[in-house]
Amino acid sequence: MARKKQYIEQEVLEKAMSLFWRNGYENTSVRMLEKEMGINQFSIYASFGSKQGVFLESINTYKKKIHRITDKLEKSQNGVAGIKQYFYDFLEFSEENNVCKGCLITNTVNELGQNADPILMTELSKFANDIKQLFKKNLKQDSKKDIETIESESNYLMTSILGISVASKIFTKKQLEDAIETAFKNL
Amino acid sequence: MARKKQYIEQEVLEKAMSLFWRNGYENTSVRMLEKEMGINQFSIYASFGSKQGVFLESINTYKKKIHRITDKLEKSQNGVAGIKQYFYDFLEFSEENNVCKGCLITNTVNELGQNADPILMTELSKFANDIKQLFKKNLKQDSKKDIETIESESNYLMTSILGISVASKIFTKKQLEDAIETAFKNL
DNA sequence: CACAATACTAAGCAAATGCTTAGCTTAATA
DNA sequence: TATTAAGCTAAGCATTTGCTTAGTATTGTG
Repeated sequence: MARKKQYIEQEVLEKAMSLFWRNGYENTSVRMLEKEMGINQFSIYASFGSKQGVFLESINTYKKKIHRITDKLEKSQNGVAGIKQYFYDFLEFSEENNVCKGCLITNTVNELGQNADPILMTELSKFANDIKQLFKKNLKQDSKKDIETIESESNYLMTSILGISVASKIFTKKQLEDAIETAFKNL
Repeated sequence: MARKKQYIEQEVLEKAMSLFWRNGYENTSVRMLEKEMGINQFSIYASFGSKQGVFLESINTYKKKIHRITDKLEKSQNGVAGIKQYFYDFLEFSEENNVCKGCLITNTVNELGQNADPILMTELSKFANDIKQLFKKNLKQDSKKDIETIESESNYLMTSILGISVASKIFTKKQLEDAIETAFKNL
């Protein structure tokens, strides 16, 4: 009946995600998306409705992508060591062409803050909370930590990974490793 | 001979800084600056040359403002305790109308990343390095830490304060305090 | 008062933004 | 092969962007 799409949505989303990841939401224009995704604006709007629609799907694509390492954390049974490994995995994950792009979620929170629209914000908080739960899970595997310690330490780990995410954009590899090693000395 | 300016540059800069701090660089338009600063675009351009000019001066204004707490850190003689106090001071500092805006410098690094123009980037790195030096100074006051430990721990503290800065936008006060308390347990 | 030098107002510029539309191409079905 | 529903191209929309300019108001000096 009808003509076939000449692109695969998941494929062009990968490219959109990469662009948003590098430049942030506002600094990525629809024209830039056009070029990077390799399709016409019409197709972008036909498939995703709006620039924000592309972004929301990019977030989902990001989640799928990072699932590789969150899944590893989820399956890990070695407590704090598993979390530490996640920190290193994240560093490797956020690197592309020797340029660290941080974490798309963190970048977005930092860029849009409380101005972000609620749908998006809910999405972002949910992700952050999922990570926190994984941290808690692994903390529980360790020893004799009481429930309050686990809560405190998971909050600590969350700010630490946020810090690593931002720092990855400007610090050297050695500095980042310093930070991770020291961060885990007292857990 | 000539007419007098009807505004005080430092006063309008305070307002510009606050706007950039809340919204970031790209999300702040010259029209918004006009309204917030309470002066016409012409005056903005006459005084500061360009939007970027306003921003650069806003960064300087920020530095002066934060000097209140960096100065306290600089004068402190109590090692790690002084740094910890700086973390708490920073939290209070970044708050305005019960909304945490993080750190203007951190926000900017995170927003513009490697895309930022070199003049601005140099300015930002210099600030970051100054803070790191203050951390080092206080770490040296403590005990028997060797030079390598001091380097590692200062890198760790830098990522920690970055993390706190980002987290302050979304975490509760209690979570932030958890993070700080745990962060300093092993120093 | 008249001048000259600077400031202010407000209109306007080209370019970029997010989004839409008119007209054509494609492809599976009848 | 003709039909028709969907996709594609490219031009264009209103709005916003950073910045400028023409005209007017204000000031201290001669």
